[in-house]
Amino acid sequence: MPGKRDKTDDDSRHATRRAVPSRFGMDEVLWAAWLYYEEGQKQDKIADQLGISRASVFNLLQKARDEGIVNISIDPSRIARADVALELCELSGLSECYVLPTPQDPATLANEISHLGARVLEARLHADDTIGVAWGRTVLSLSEHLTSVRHPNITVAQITGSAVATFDFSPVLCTTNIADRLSARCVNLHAPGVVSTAQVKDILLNEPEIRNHFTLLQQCTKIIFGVTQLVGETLLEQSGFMSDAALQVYRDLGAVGFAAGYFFDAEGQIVRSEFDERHITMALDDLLNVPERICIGGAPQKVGAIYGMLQARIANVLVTDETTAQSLIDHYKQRT
Amino acid sequence: MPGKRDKTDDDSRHATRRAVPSRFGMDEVLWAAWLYYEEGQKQDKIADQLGISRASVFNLLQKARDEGIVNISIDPSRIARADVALELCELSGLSECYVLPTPQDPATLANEISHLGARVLEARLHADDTIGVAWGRTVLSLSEHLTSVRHPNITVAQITGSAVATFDFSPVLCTTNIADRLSARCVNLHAPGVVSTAQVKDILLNEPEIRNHFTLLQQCTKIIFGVTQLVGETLLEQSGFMSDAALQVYRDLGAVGFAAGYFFDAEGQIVRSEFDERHITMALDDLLNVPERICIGGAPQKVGAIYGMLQARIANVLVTDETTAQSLIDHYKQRT
DNA sequence: TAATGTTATTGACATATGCCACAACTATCT
DNA sequence: AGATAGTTGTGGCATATGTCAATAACATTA
Repeated sequence: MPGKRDKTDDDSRHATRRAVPSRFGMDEVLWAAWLYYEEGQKQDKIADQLGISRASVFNLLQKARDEGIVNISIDPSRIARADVALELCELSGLSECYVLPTPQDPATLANEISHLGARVLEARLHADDTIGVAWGRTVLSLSEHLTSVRHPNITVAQITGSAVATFDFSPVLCTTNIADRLSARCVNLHAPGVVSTAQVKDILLNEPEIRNHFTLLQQCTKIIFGVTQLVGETLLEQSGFMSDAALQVYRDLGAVGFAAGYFFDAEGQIVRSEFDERHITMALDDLLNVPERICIGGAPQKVGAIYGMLQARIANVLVTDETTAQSLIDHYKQRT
Repeated sequence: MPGKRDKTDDDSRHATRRAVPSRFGMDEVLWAAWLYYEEGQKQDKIADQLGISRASVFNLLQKARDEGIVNISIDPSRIARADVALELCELSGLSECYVLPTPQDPATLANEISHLGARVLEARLHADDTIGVAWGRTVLSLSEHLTSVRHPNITVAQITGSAVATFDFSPVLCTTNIADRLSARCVNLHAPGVVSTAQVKDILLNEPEIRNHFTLLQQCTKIIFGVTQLVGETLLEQSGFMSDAALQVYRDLGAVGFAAGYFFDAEGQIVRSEFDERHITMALDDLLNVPERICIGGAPQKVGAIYGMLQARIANVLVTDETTAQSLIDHYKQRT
C-alpha cells in the first residue's frame, strides 16, 4: 500500500525520502560512478548507501556516462593489431589499418566506420597537429562521432575549396564541425571548389590569402578524407560538385575512384583531365608529403576504388570494415 | 528469427559448433568488446553475429576487461573537484585533495583508499617523473591496484633504507612493485633503514653509492607515502622497524604521527629524538622540496595524525575518505 | 583405439539493469 | 490557499547480464 502522507507511522515514512541528504551535495553522480565502476558494487547497495532508490542510482550513472565522468573506451591501437588489419597492411603497404566488424545491417556500415574513424583520429591526435580535412558524408559523420575534448593548439584546415551549399556535407561544414569538437583553430578556404576556367584558378591561386592557405596546408601533419567509387550514381554529380559530363571524361580515361581531390584508375595511376585544371584543392605533391593520410571508408562496391587508392599511395592509414578488408586482401592475393 | 538453435536434429554433431569459425581469429575478444562497448549492442545479438553462445560472449567481454582491451575509468580530477575535497583544500592549504566515499565496511577502507591512490597516481604521472616511494601497507596496496602501463622513462626510487624482511610491505617491495607495474626504472637503496649508532649512519651517508642515491632523491618530482598515528599498537614496532622504547620517546615528546620518515606533533611541529640520528631516510629539507608530496591514508583514528601532518606541510596532496575528510574539516573549523 | 586429463563452450537459472508511467515535491501565478 | 506547470524520484515489470555445473572438444598417453 503506497500510502500518501500520513503521520501515523512517520518514523519510517518521512525519513525514507533522504537518509543522508546534504552530505553528498552535487557529487552524488561522481560517487555513484566511483562505487559502481571502480568498486564494482551493485546498484542496490549503492542506493542503500546514498539513501535513494535504485532507479535513481541508475539515473545518476546514466548522467555520469553522458557527462563524460566515466570513460569507457577501447584502445584503437588494439584494433590495428587485429589479424585482418595486419595482413592488409602487409599486402598493401599501408602503415596502419583499422578494421571494424562488418555490421549485419548494411545501412549502418558508413555510420559505424566513421564512428571508428573518430576514435582512431582521437587516439592519434597530437597536441599541435595541423589537420587537413576533405569533404563528404563520411567525413561529416566522423565529425559527429568525435567526443569534445579541448585541443586548443590544433589547427583544422580545409584542403578543398568551398562550394555553394547544395549539399549538407560541404567542405566548410566538415572542417568547422571537426574544429568545434576539438576546440581547435578552424581555417577555412575562402574560394570556390570548382571554377569555370583554368585561368580563374590561376588567378585565385595567386591571391595572397589563398596562397597563404596552401602554404599552411604544406604544414599538415594529418589529412582525413573518404573515398568514392565511380560506378553507378555518385555524390560527385548528385551533390552538384561536378557535371555528369565531366565525370564521364574520367570514367572514359579509366578512372575508378576519387579520394582527397584526385581521380585514379584501377592500378593506382592518377587520372587527370580538364576538370583538374578548374578544381581548387591541395596540390598532389603536398598531399603525398603529409605524414598521416587517413582514409575512412568501406563497402563492397568500393573495393575496386579503395584498391586503386591504396596503389596510388593516397592513403597510408585506412579505416574500414572487415568485409572490405577481406575483399582487398583477396584482391591483392589474386595479383601475386 | 531470433535464436536459430537446431538441437532437434541429431545432425548437429559437427556443424553447430561454429558457424563462422576461422574468420575471427584471435580477435573475437576485441570485436566483441567493440560491438558491446562502442556500438552498444546486446550480448545476444553479438552472439548471433559471432556464431557463439551468449555465455561465451560474456566470457569474451570479461577477458577484454581483464586484459585491459576496454578501459573503464573515472577521471580522478573530477574527484578532486568534489565539494568536500575543495573545502578541505581551502582550509588545510593542500594543493589537491581526493576524497573517496567511505565504504560501509570499515575493513575495506584501507584497500579502497589505496585503490583511489593508484588511480590518482596514474592520472598525475608524467613521462619522465622521478617518484620517491616510502613503505607501508597502504603503499604496497596501492602498488597492487596500479594497472600496468608502460612508462619506461620514469624512475622509481626508495626514500628510506631497506629493512630486514620481517614484514611483507618492506621499502624494497613497495618500490619494486610500483616500478614493475609502470615498467619503470627501479632504484633501490642498498642500506639498512635503521642502524645502531649515529656514527654508522654518518659513515653510510658518506659512501659514494648511498650519497648518489640521496642526490637522485633530490630530483624527485613526486613522493608517495602513508601516515601512521602513534596511539595504540602501530606497525612501527609490530614490524620490527623500531623498538617500543624508541617509539615511546617520541610519544613522550608529544608526537602524534609518522609520515614519510618523520614524526610530528598535533600542531605540525617536527619531533626529533635520538632515533632520527640512526634512521636512514631522505633529508627533511629535500622532502619538503618535492613538488608533489602525495599522502595516501584515512581512518577515524588517524585524523589527529593527518591533521598534524598537514600542518607540518609534509603532504600537499592527500588521498583519503569522506569521513576522514569531514573530520579534518571539523577539526579545522574548531580552531578558528 | 580406449582411457584419461585439460580446456572451452554452453544451457539453464539467479541476479542485476533498463525503462517508463506516475507519484511527490517545488515554484509560480491567480 | 488553490491551481498549474515543471522537475525529480520511484515502484514494478521486461530485459539483459552473471554464474556455474554439466558437457563437448581436444590433447596426451598407454
